[in-house]
This record gives sequence, C-alpha cells and structure tokens, in this order.
Amino acid sequence: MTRMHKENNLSKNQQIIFDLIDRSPEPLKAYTILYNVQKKGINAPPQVYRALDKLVEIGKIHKIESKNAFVACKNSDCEISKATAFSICESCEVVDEISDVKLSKYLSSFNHKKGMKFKRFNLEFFGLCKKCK
Amino acid sequence: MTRMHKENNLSKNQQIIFDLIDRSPEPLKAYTILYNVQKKGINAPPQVYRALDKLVEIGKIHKIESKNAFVACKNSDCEISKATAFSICESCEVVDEISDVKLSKYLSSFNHKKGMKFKRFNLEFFGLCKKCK
DNA sequence: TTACATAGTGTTATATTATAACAATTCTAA
DNA sequence: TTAGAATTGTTATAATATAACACTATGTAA
Repeated sequence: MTRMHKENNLSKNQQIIFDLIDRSPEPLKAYTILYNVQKKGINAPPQVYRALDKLVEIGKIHKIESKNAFVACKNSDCEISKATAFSICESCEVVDEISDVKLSKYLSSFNHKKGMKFKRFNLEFFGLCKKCK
Repeated sequence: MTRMHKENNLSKNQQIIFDLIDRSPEPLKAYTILYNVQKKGINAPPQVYRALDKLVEIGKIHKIESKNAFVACKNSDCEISKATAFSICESCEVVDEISDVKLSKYLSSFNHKKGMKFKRFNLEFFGLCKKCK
C-alpha cells in the first residue's frame, strides 16, 4: 500500500525524519525527533534510531558526537560523510558544517606515523561564534 | 583523616580512577571503570563521572566521543586537552593519541570563514591499524 | 587558630541515550 | 511471482549520564 519514497532513495520513516532534521536550525537529539514525529506514526525509539543510522550511513545527515545530536549534511560534495568538520559555539550551541577544501584535503591525506591508513575522520571545533563573542 | 593526594593535584577518587585509565591499554567506559573501582569504595556513577569530568578538565584524560570512553593523555605537551587528535581502528578498536606538531599547529590556527574563533578542537580518525589491514 | 569558601565525597533516585529481539510488511530484482 | 533484502512496528531493557541533597576535607586569609 503506502509506497516508499524511492524517487530519492528514502523510505517513509527516513524521509519524515530527514525532513525534520533538514528543516531544523539546530542539531536534533534522537528523543526530540521522536517527540516531533509521533504525530506521524513513529512511536518508538528503534524506529528513530534505525532511520538515523541509515541516514548517517548514506551521508544525508551527520552525528555531532560531542552533543549526541544530528544535523543534515549541507555539503553536497562531502564524500558520503567520510570527512566531516563542524564548528560548535559553546555559548549559543550553534553548529555549522565546515566546507573547506584545503582542510578536507589536508586531513584526508594525513598519514599516521604508526602506519594506519585512514578511511574517515570527524573534526569538531569549539569556540564562540560571531554573535556570542 | 585520609589526606588528599595533593602532591599531584588529584583527590583520592580522581587518583584511583586516573590510575586505572592510565594503566589500561584501551579506552575505558564509565561503567567499566565503576565496576573496577568498587573494591576501592567507589560505589556509584556520580563519583565516577565527577572524577572523569575533573580529569578531562585538567587534561589528564580525554574522552573519545565516538566511543563514550576515556583514555589517559599520552601527550604531555598538548595544551591541556585543547587540541586533541586520535586514531581509532575500526576492527580491533585500538585508540592512539596522535601527537603531530604540524597537524596540531595547522588546526589550531585554522580560522572559520564565518568569523568564529576556535578555542579547542577534537579530531577522530577512523581506519584499520597496521595489524588489522 | 579559627572560620569561611571551595572542592570533594557518598548516596538515592531518575533522566537520557541506545539497542535486543521478534513478528510482520514492503520493496526489488530475477 | 516469488525469494531475499530492507523496512516497519512493538515491547522490553541496556547503557550512559545527571539531579539533588547532606556531609567532609582542604586551602587560605583574617
């Protein structure tokens, strides 16, 4: 019956949750998402976490690890969330995804002395944003 | 009564918990720490989390955000945990603190286009370590 | 030395974040 | 059209983290 929204590769729950995150001016936590989609028939944590996991996996959203919160990817050419960088204001908590080609290239080509080859990185900068400083 | 171990600025609980983390070859989670220090009279989560908070604050340990786990600082000249970088093996889960002066300088002087001034960053690289690849 | 502020401790309870497990449905590709 | 894969719905529970409060220890400045 209810068709999946395969035109953009997202299932029903994935689309509902992505839309919510994408429209949010700030990172959303899993349970905040849950409360906001209960009217759409998503009732339980696993439904939310499953959609989040998938959205992270395909690079539509990113997890801000220091906040346990999720933002939509604003960086269409980030290689499927393999190289993420964020700025986080410690006062107003605003989060921005950083799209800096030089930074991204520098880190993507960084090689560990101990012989480890990196596939992915996540960088979080903290400070005060323009407004707050 | 029991003197605090002020010779090195750590209180009793802080010292017990730091020693455990420092001796561990891998990042430790808060409840793993709790189970391991109960014989020393630390009984409840808040005691562990308070010590962890303080140890992070003074730079003796770092939190690996993607794992909710803690490691001792191996990098005596990292400016009190203001600039941290780690390599994490996705297979064996080994974590190493990266001490790379060039990397550290590059990131510490990185300036956001949007006018934010950074005070601190945390970088986590993921991949396969020498053994696992 | 006292007394006061600050930091640390111990404790119970609870909040927050995340997953296990299982049955059913929907989608996709052959 | 049918089998495998992905998704959904659901209940229960695990794992991570903090609130709140009473108390003790410590450092320091009068």
